[in-house]
Amino acid sequence: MDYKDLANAIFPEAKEITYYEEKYPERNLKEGAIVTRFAPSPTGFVHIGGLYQSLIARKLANQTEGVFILRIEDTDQKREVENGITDIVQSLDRFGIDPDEGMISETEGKGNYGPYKQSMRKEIYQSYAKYLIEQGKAYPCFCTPEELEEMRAKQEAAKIRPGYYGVWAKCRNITVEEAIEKINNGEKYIVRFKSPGREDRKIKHHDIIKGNVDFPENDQDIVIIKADGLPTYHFAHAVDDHLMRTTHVIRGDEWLSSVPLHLQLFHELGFKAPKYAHIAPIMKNDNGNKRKLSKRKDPEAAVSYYDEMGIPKEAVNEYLLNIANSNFENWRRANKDKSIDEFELQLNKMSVSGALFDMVKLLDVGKTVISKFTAEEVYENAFNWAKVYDKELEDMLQDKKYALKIFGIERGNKKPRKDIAKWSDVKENIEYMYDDKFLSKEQEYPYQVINEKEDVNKILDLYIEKYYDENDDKQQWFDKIKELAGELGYAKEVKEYKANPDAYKAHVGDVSTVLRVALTGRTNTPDMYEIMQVLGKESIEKRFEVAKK
RNA sequence: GGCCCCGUGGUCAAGCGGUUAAGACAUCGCCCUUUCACGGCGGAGACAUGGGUUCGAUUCCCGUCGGGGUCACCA
Repeated sequence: MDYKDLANAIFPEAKEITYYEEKYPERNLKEGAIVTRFAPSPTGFVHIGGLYQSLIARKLANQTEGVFILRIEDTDQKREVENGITDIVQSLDRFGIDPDEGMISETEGKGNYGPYKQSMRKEIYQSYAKYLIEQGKAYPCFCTPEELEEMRAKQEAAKIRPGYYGVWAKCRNITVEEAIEKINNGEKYIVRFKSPGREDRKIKHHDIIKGNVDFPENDQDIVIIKADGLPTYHFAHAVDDHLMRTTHVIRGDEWLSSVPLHLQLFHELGFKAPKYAHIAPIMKNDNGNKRKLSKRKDPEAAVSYYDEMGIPKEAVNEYLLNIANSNFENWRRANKDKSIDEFELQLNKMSVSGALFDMVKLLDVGKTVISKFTAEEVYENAFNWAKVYDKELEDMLQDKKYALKIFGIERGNKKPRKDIAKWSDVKENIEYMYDDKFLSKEQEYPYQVINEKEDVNKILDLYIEKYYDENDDKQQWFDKIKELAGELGYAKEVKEYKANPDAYKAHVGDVSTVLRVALTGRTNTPDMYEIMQVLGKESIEKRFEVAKK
């Protein structure tokens, strides 16, 4: 009896690997094309780090006319979550990331290198596991979890390196006969890789991001097929990325230390290894310590958070690109109106260590992004956001014509306003422009300098009676406020007032503050001329009447 | 603890043997003929630390300290 018999005893049905090698041939792509993938587990919400990785992978594939695959790694059924795949697909879509191949729903995929869900590839893994067993490069292991735990305890007590390797790899030397007998007796087993490595030897690895890294060789006989017949991550990674003809593995740097194992697996399987790029995670400052953005503790770890806050996807993408390649900022300044698709991302320029997530900067990017939107775009985005997250704002925006006027204030010129960073800012920003909201609320009227009721009312009355004309252009409007100030004994110019403060009660700026506050209830607003244009005469008069009481 | 990676202003970061050590966000001041925002100009603010190597180290080497990752029938 030999390894072949053993292999047949374990996987009697498995196909020859040549079947799969032929079914998934080398891809016919242009020189330098990058085939890469995002390979999440459907264990709940999509992490911002996952979006970051996909964004990078998607761009790289685009730039090289390659392929971007969405592969679902669902080999741990315990951790699976309902609608996990749908959530991933939709999250990526919401940020404009569209895979060329991969899963498109819980059960369906697109592309010729599928299935793209690991639980659907069970027999493929088994074929390759069988292939390894036939060659004596893998073997069944009958150790129980309890035995393994016991072994680990011994190793720890003796302060030696834990794991299943060398003399500790008990099942490694079981004879074929014995193994087959145990199998026939119904003993439970899993399949382990027989590592040819030695811990005292080093391997050299060049990572596209991390650079040259030396590791001890792997000598652990890791599990490749679990008790449920599904592969472990490591084995699935080797088989899938070989069969999907992945050229570049872009993944989180928590995988860096597995590289020796993975390289060994590729080698023993007879596969050409892909290039690796290990991305540093996005971190958060937690009491002076850096730590990865955590699903449990940090709401901003979930991509859904950005939807809820109404941070535009363009802002999130730009911010992420900014972390990925710091020269993005310079490029953006030089190419203000170009799409981020035109920016050429370079993997080898990515930072080796993790960046702290900076919400303030993200919001700044958001302001800039939104400032470039047209009033129509602002309206559509805000309205769509409101439909899901803010009923009151949704109602306000029903009158599209009026909303468009508001969003048009100081927009579309060379120096557009930057006061909206996210859609959830909108309500607070425009609320006072609605008579029903503004007039139904008790206002504070912080008039600043000119505070006497009598003075205030005099300004408001005189302005309406004598000066206000809704057909005035901005210059006329401006001049009239000066006239108003002059007539009531205020300085017509601020400089004049500053030069001779005792001659006047206050200056034109203070007068216009009175108008502004009476009109809006606040001291800080966008351009008052435009506000008055939008409000219209009727509303202005109503507001003044209320303010005078 | 073993192994691996990293350490430039508050944050993201250029620079990689000789620089007045870029830039962005944040912060402060001034200007933008009346607010605020935008914009412009300017200010403050950094090479973790100790040893080497060198004519010269932020850049190279070693140690220390600090941070991160990883050591599962999880990915």
